[in-house]
Amino acid sequence: MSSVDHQLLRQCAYFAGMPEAILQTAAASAHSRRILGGEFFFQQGDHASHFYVLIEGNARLSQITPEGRQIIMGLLRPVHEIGIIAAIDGSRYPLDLQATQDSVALAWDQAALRALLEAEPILALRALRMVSARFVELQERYRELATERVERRLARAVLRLVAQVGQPSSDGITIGLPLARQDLAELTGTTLFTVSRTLSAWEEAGIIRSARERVTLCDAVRLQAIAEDLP
Amino acid sequence: MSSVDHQLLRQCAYFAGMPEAILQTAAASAHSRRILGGEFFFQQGDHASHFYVLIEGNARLSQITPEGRQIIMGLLRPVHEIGIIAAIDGSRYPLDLQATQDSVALAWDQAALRALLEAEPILALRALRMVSARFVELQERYRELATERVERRLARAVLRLVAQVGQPSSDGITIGLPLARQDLAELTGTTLFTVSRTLSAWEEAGIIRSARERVTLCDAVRLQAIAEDLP
DNA sequence: GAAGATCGTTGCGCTAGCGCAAATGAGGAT
DNA sequence: ATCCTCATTTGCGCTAGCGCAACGATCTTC
Repeated sequence: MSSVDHQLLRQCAYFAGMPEAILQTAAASAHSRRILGGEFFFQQGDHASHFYVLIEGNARLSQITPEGRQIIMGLLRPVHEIGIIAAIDGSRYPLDLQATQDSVALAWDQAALRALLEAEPILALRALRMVSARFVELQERYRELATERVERRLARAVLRLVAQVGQPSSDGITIGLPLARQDLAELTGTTLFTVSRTLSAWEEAGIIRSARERVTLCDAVRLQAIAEDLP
Repeated sequence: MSSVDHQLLRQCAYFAGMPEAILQTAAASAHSRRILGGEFFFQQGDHASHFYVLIEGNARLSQITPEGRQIIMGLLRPVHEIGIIAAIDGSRYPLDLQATQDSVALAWDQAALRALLEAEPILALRALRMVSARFVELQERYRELATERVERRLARAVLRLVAQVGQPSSDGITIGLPLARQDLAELTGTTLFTVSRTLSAWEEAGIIRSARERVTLCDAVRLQAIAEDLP
């Protein structure tokens, strides 16, 4: 149990706006955990032991099918909460959380989490809101996957990433995350080949610029047009 | 506010095993709402007003895309809770709930729900567990949609329906729900043509029998083999 | 029981996207 | 610099599944 800067907690939706006292209590029962790039915070099937808040680095939330095909459920950057669903009832993690760079997270073990939720019922309600919000987002993505073509799904994924982790650069906004074609494929439910072809076409058309593990959005308006139904 | 048989509540996961007193409190603040087949409990975008527990009839939970294509997120039979996600923070319903037969549901308005959750913190925790469980299920379906072929998804959908609402019949287990090809298509993210062809093939092979809006599973083992990766 | 409305089937052509293979390019390490 | 590794690109062939259209079956209504 190291001491933890509880101001950090304010930066995640879960703790944002909570009274100082609660933040201190929460921070006091957390410890921090450092994970090297490539290592796992947890893996699918592990006994759910902790609720995490990622405060440094970044991580990939993914699922792997019995046949070995992987899909990415999310790419996380600080400050982000993760694992509450599994930690809340001590089941097993339904997916992997892998650090894609050296990362640090605050961690609450089950007992600490339970104590926290019981001491501060408002935190349980917040958790419910948070999980609900994610549920609705996932439902959205599900619908997208069921009804939209690859190009549109890809366009949306890029726009989402730009919005989340975009960094202004010379002639556009660059996704501030090493992002291989394979990653985009696993994020949108397609193959790396199709992603490569689509990005090439977009680059040809001047909508993006791309390099190894890097994508820069140049013409947001046109990409938006692809993402929606605009002609 | 009509009086409501609170024993009914025991039959849904959300209230199962709760002390008598809580059930009575809960039932006291509910009223019942009757909806004719084809009508809507609520529609996508409606201001979220109520948390429901379906106690009679059945209903379809669906989403409709801007282009007018529909997808089914779930088929509900009594006793089932629905709408807690939207009702909890008074946003808008993210999907439609349509009665597919004349149906009755208990309903709690937002104030009643909030009062209930505050009076009985355990109910908030339960809600969190319930939403979490649904989240994990949805994640599963998402992965399926992203990685599996139509035939396998369809096999899983049929197996799930048989497990949920199967009724033993002369030579197999019949899905106890009027279920058009179109419904199965919207449930698995494909088209009614592909569903029809696939079911025909299965019928040919003696795995199922099908009729208008009705499917009977005859050979569960073989369908299971299709649903998994067994040769 | 005849007409009309729904729902289901099936043939046919088509295309989006898959998957392989081979070539190219870009970094990193020694 | 040079080698090695790994991401990416692109041509090519292929197929799962889509979507239309025409037809057939079944239920409903008057």
